[in-house]
Amino acid sequence: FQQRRCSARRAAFLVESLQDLDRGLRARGARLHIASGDPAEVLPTLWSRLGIQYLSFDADETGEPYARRRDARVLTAAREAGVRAEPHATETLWSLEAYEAKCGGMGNAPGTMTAYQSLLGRMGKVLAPVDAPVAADYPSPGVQGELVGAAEMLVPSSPLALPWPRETARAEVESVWGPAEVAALSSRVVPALRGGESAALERLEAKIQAPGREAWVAAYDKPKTAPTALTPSTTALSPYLSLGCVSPRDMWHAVDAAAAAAPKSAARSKPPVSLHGQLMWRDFNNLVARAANDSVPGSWGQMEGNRFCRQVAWGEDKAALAAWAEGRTGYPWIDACMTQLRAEGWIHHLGRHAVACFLTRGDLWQHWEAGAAHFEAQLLDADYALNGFNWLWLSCSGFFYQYFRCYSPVAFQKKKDPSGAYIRKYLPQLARLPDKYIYEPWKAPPAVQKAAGVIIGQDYPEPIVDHAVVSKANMSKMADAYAKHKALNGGGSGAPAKKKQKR
DNA sequence: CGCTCTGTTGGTATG
DNA sequence: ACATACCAACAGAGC
Repeated sequence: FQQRRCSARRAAFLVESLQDLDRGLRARGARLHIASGDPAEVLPTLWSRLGIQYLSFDADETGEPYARRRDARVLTAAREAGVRAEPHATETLWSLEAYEAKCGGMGNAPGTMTAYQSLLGRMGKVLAPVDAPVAADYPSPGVQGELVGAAEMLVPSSPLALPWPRETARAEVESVWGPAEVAALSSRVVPALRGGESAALERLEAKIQAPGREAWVAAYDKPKTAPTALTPSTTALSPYLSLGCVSPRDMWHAVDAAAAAAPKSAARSKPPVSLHGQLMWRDFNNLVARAANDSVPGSWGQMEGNRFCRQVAWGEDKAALAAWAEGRTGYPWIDACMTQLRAEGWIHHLGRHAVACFLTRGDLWQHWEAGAAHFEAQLLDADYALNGFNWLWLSCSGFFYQYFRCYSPVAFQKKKDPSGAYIRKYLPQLARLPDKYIYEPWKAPPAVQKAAGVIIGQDYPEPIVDHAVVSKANMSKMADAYAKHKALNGGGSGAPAKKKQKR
């Protein structure tokens, strides 16, 4: 969690999660203490001060560069201090190490979802999570007693109270989270998602476990869920999974139980579109992130050196990138999605597809890394492995290659939500336009614009590009990039592959 | 090597 | 509302 790459909204979700964790610990006679600073310096100080001999920590198995370096330094310090240190894998259904052992090294790791599914099939039954600790599991008072009252170790009350990295200048911090951005947290559009385990378990109950949900769970078909719904049409459990507020194993077994209890007549979906499938995507994505970093350290999340990523000569247009990020493209569906992202930190999966395609191969031809950085900062469910994977997919840089299948910034959602209720909610300046023009306001005659109180080019932008024109042009750029890739990688012995000439 | 099949989620025109 | 053909034609797995 690095503040310079994290919106105030997302940080607020973290703070809520920490506060809830503290409440949960207090209910068991313990409490949460937060130490700030460089872990490799702060932890040894605490170990010697408090006589600590055991360190248990959450394993980062993807090889994300910051986490890898941090863990290596902390483990060295622990060895030197005689502290027994134990990492525990908790983010995935199975530890990535266990997958690696099963497939005989990361070189054999699955590169497709189908191959991953067969690997999972060989892993056995997904384990249940261990029980939550009870009061008796915590040391009493001793260690805790000495820390209680240390003001600098209290749980922060707001994003601005989070401890900053020491080298970060105050001016830099404020440019990311000025008082305005923090104040905006209580703005008109409020996310439905509150941080913390309590909220996670309530949501798990409401979406999966509650009586009456069985048939919905059994029939869940991700691509058919509505991207234009005014409240999430999916479970929206991803922010909780990404922060560890709920275990994927918990969700797995909740889905199992609900589907088993569904009536015989209920429709049954299967992976990868089912709810189990959604959890499987997470593990698959984590596995390929580890595989990329195993080949070239630090290559996941970027184009260079990434063995899963096509090299594409993306453009660099700061103005186009800013228009996209700030919801000023002139395409209401895109701008509404980007507005929801900034306001709530969440958008539907298919909305993410639409805006990611628009930024990269579809329309603006901007680098997917720039889009990924914006998503990482804004999304409550931002996740290193999943974010990287999905940007590769949507930009046709990896895992998905049918670049001639391009999302229209108008058509699909118009079919789903012909009156544009979703757009009217997030772009109130367009709210009085007739249905006919809500997805394409530039087509509205001047009199209609005037009557609706919105002049295109003045109150709302003209389209930043002509989708019909640029999407065609971009497809041929993708064809070029693919041809280059083939020439570089096609020959088994390093020789360029013969190009197939048609016509 | 060549072939077929599959791949979570396209758009447009036509019936 | 739904089904189908067509667009121009991807990669990866498996035989």
